[in-house]
Amino acid sequence: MEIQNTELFKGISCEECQKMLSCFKSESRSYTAGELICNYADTEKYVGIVTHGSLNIIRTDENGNNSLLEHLGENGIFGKYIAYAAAAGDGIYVECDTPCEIVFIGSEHITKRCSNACECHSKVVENLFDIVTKKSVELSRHLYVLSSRTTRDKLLSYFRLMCEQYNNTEIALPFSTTALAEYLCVDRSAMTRELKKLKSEGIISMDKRKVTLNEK
Amino acid sequence: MEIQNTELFKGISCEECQKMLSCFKSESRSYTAGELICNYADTEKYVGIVTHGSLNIIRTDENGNNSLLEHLGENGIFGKYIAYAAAAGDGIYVECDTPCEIVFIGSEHITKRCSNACECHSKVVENLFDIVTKKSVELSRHLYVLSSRTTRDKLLSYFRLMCEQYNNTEIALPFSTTALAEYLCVDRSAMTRELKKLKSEGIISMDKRKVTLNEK
DNA sequence: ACAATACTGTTGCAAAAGCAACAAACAAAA
DNA sequence: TTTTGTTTGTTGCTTTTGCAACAGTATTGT
Repeated sequence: MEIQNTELFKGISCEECQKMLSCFKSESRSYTAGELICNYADTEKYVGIVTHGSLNIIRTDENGNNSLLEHLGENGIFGKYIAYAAAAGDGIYVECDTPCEIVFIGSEHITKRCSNACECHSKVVENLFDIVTKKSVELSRHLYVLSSRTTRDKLLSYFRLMCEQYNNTEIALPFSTTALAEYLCVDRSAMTRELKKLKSEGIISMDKRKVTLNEK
Repeated sequence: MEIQNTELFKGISCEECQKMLSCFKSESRSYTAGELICNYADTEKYVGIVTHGSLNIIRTDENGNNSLLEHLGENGIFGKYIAYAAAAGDGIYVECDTPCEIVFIGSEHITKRCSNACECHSKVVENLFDIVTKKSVELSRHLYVLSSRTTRDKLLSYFRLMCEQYNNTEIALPFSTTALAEYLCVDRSAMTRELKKLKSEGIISMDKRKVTLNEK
């Protein structure tokens, strides 16, 4: 995707866009599937914005359990300034999912207005507002799912949210069932057990990554 | 707090501030402890910003379990536009914690620039950016805590985050232990049991709502 | 000062979840 | 095409969690 077509630079002309990018001293980098983009602890001074592809933000706790904190697609944003600030000891990693391109911008450029003639700075802040708002909505959806006590209710909360979002009783999981277990922060085998129950009770149907909710 | 001293109107003069408030057709309301501020489902078209006191955002699931999704203090923001959009069926409520004052602003005023002479609109968007960013950080912290598999690890993750944030080994819980259980989305009795274990193992000490982490 | 309400601590029991380990299916790479 | 690695399904066993119920302690409002 061309940089001026990203949500971040929406409404800004091509020339102005280039001017800002150099003013911001931003850097763009590409990654291949599975590649480690960075350790979250290192994102102190910049934010990364996904202009292409997707990535995962993963926590590995002291017991070796992986949790999928976020799955960011195009226009997703990450960095300690935006989320997981002071996220204690254990490791949070940013990992490339599908081949992706990331624009890195020093966070000081976002907060402080630059001395150069960047009239469109406030337009960028407006765009960033939308991007961060979407992140906040996504985080709260995840939180909502995790607030369910049991694995069964986590699954149902997740499926219901997805169905509501796409206004359909059938949804396609955006990731593997292994990753789903990590997103729900539960044991994979226990989750599979629960999925089997839900299927046998006729509440859901599954075919590969297609899930149908048969409620109501 | 005077409205022009809130984070939302930071950097905007008193007169301009009043002009904007009427331009935004914003409304301010006060609530007493325990009072229901609104049902989250009703926040489709506006955002609420806490200018004084604190509130809780609570989910009650189909089994009657309460989860404390968020505890918002001054400059906290809520509304479907910002978080929990399409949060499925079950009830999310906004409830006054300590007596509070909320400014309600129609969300269309945030996204669209008004036709009136509100030059400081982009300043407000910049301020909102900071407010939403803080919310996003808070949500991700909560998510981080909930990503721990066991009650024990949830407690420890939470304590460690708090200690890191206040740069101290002793912290004061911002709410009751009952509310803590709801924040961690676990059973209160099971949590109490686990707290007892942590105390007997010497990992933590507790005195009322003061918790000391004795690690390392 | 009293009543009403909320919070805390406790326990036995049942249900759910986590763990470990393995086999089968699938996908990607050599 | 074979090999390698990842994903999925499964199951016994153990531990943790949730639930229900109750009593004692704070706290709040009248």
